[in-house]
Amino acid sequence: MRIGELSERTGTPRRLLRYYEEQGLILATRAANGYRHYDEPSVDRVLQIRGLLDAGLPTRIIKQILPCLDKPRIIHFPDATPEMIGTLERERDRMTRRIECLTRNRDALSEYLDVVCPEGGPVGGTVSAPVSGPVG
Amino acid sequence: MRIGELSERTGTPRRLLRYYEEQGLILATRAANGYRHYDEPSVDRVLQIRGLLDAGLPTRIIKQILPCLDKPRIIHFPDATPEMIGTLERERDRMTRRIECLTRNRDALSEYLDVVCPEGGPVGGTVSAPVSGPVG
DNA sequence: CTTGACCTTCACATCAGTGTTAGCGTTCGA
DNA sequence: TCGAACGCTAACACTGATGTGAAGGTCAAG
Repeated sequence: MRIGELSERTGTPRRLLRYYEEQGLILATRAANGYRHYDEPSVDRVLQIRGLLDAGLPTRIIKQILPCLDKPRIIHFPDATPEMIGTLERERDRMTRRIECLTRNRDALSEYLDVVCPEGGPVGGTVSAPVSGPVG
Repeated sequence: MRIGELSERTGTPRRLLRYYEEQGLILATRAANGYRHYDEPSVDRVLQIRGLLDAGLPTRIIKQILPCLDKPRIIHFPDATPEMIGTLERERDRMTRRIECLTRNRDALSEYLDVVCPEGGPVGGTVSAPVSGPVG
């Protein structure tokens, strides 16, 4: 597919897709006319990149770990230097810490919401006055 | 404690602690001479902030959710407007998505590392040559 | 008085992302 | 065939956010 379709299917501005390519996050083959062509997995790949960026990973790291994440376990280790492995392990551990931190705080937030707004958010409904006084 | 001690105990540059205060993430009482004074929980609070920032949450959101995360379930809902609740719910869901994304990719990365480097990372040890040829 | 910790403020670095401009080629439908 | 929509490159600038550096001054203790 061309850039326009990828843009629509991923909800990502064309501009940004070119930017990701510039950053080495995605690849595109080129047609004779110079147009970028993307294969089907590119859709997931872009979404994956967006997710990781949103989770705080810098492009530099994403670029490094992306090749290790392909579904078919294609052998990537020929070019895996010890330093590279070390980097990946550190990033894996950092991701784990992130997950723990997020989970902890998400659960706390969730618990809070359960208290202030038990079951089925009435938020967005017709609320004329804040429940600030003594209720009931 | 003063800023220097908090800095040491959290591994956070003084400059950054002042920045967090400027952004409304932490509070400090002031001594007569203008020095900032922090209480004991500030240590955890700073670490929590660092963790959330690292996980991709912007300061603006952290500032909003932090008060809901205090261990003693102090009643915060007097000032909880419906919009605020909505924001918190959206952020909770976003955190969940982040967790899922991170977990998925962390597991894939982990699996990859298990393949290229099964059990007990020898990385960092004395590795004279990369294991690029057929092993065993 | 010197040293070190603290204060404020301005400026800067980095990074992701965006808008815009200018110039040009391609695709596709009316 | 014409024009709109789409694509390309390259560049420039700029936002918004996190994070730093350094200047210049204050405070407290040896």
